[in-house]
Amino acid sequence: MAREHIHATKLAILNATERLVAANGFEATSLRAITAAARVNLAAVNYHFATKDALILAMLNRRMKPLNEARLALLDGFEKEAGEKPVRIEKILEALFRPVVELIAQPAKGGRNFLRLLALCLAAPGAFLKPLVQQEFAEKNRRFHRALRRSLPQLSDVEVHWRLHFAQGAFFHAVAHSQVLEFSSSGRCRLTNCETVLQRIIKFCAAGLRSPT
Amino acid sequence: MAREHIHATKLAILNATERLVAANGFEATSLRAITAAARVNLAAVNYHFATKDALILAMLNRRMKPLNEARLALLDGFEKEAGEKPVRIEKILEALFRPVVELIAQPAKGGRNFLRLLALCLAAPGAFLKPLVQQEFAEKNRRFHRALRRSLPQLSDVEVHWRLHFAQGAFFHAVAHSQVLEFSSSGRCRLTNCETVLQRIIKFCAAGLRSPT
DNA sequence: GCTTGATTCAAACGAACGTTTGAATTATTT
DNA sequence: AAATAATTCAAACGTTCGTTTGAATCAAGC
Repeated sequence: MAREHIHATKLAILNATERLVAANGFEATSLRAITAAARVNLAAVNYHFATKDALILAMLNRRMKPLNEARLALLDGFEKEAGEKPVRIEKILEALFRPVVELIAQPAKGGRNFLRLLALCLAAPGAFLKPLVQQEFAEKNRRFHRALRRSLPQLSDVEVHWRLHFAQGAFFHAVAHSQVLEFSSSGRCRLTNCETVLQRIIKFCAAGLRSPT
Repeated sequence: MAREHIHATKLAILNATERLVAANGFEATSLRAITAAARVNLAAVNYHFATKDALILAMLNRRMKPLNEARLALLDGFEKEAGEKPVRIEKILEALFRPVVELIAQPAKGGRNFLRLLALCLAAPGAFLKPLVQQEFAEKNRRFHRALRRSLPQLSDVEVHWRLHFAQGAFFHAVAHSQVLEFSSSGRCRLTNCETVLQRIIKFCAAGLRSPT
């Protein structure tokens, strides 16, 4: 196999995994379903990834790490821009949300499938995923918590934690469970326009974050 | 078997199911694990509930229906109280959240296990659960949407849908994924005091709902 | 062209799963 | 007490699963 072809098999498996797991969940997606969708041999999974768990981890990490890097880079940029002054709440929220929201329009980067995978990581992580959730969700929150502390000095440490948690939840639910919204609004609300969604969620959360104690 | 004993077997199965599914998810929880935990015979599941899917549905419905009834009753009460005037946003949010938050202190009613089950229903419903999600999540949202429309006449129909969706997300995330918050706050924020959590989330969401367009 | 390494393949393994079955046991009704 | 109904039980079934295996094939290097 040419190097290009080696790459193709792994990529096909990763992409098929992403799509099927997003639709059905971790446990309910079998390797046989993945390999059939990827048009590769069943044993290719073990050859390239060793175990199913490792495959899922690889699938998640290939998106998760660059995504969080983008968020942190955006926040760093806004902080540098602000100089000595605290960053505006809206900017912090933008750093937190924009890289994720933009996935809506980027199927090549996981698109909405990845949004659903985020929800799965939170709701139904197997033991093998717990470390990733800690690392990519909880740890990264601390960075944003620190930034918010400077911008919301009137709030206690604990209060900022809680409000950041609420903001995260508002956001994750909005992007990962949009089918509920779509149904209850009889199709009037859809996850289609990144910028509109972003402005809406930022406005909602900024107001919540600023609400007096 | 006495009638009391009949009841005991079903109840033991339902309770064990609730606990194990909350911890491990729908697919990763086997009937053998459930029956072992419930100390009953494997075939008891099929005798009393027919199939695994039906068991899970029964387990969810036994909490979900009374919960939503409580929420709607609370909202009805607040509307009656308000007479001709629209209900205060905070009251609507209270109707939406209080019955769920109070589960924190009620292990006998599912407690925090049930909170996690809510997240599972959203993130990883199998096909057999889709109708329940539509019915108990999306449909019930319409009732609250109607109430909010009257209380927030300055907002468009679509905007209210979005904001209600955000509020729901902030809340579900807060109560169902509290382990993330606990970790990122190094144990300083915990889901312990119902009233405190409730006031916090209501304040956050009310501000978000009222934010100017 | 030969050797070595990488990759793919089909078959098989052992385990686990939800469901079914018919006998045994328990409870209720007559 | 006998008959009927309800419940429990252990074994079994057929299916599916992730993993392993050794042979076959392909690719790269000499």
